[in-house]
Amino acid sequence: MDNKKIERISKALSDVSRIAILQEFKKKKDCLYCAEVNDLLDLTQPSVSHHLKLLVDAELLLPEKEGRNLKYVLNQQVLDEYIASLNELKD
Amino acid sequence: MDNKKIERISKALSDVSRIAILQEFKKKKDCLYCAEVNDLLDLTQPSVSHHLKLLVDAELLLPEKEGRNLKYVLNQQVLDEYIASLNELKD
DNA sequence: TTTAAATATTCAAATATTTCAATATATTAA
DNA sequence: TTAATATATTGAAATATTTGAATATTTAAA
Repeated sequence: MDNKKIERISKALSDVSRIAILQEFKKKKDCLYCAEVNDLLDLTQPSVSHHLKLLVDAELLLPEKEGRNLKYVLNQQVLDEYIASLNELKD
Repeated sequence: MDNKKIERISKALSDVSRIAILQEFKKKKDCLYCAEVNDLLDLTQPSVSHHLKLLVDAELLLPEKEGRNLKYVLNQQVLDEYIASLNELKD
């Protein structure tokens, strides 16, 4: 993973709202709906949409359209690659 | 590790200059001098000082005064704790 | 086809980050 | 003690991020 990608993922992870979104996947198993994220955070819908966009742009979340709803799944592969890059920092 | 700490470390990691600093530890073994970081980056000394401060504030780097020089070591424990927090995101 | 619901976009304001010039501080050398 | 070296701080400009109000788009329901 190149440094620009590490930077982008780190930026995606550097906000407590976005961290909370990612943590919600542990509770909700496999997938999370956009509407659930709106309920989870104490922010307006456009703000939540913005945060989700950053997570999708970083490829930490994979969006799946389901009618007029939007479902997200955690991209474990990208998360693993990011973690592997961090592990490489340790001699 | 609480979410504010995860946020702080993520922020510290979300800049290519700071990522480059951390990666330099692999080459330079165990420690890195402040002056070496100034040479490494194409930035002025105050900018480098600022980046190093963010890494120290996030506790990713531990500073050690050596006369009028400053030596940094990588805090592997904090890095491990951060990685462990990220691993927890995966179900 | 009109209406309602879910999500995205645009714009602007508030705040944060990055960078550098200038300067300050701390420590060693002369 | 004075001068030089290493690092930190301050202040300001440029840029980026966060947030919400207003509005647009997309899709399903009536």
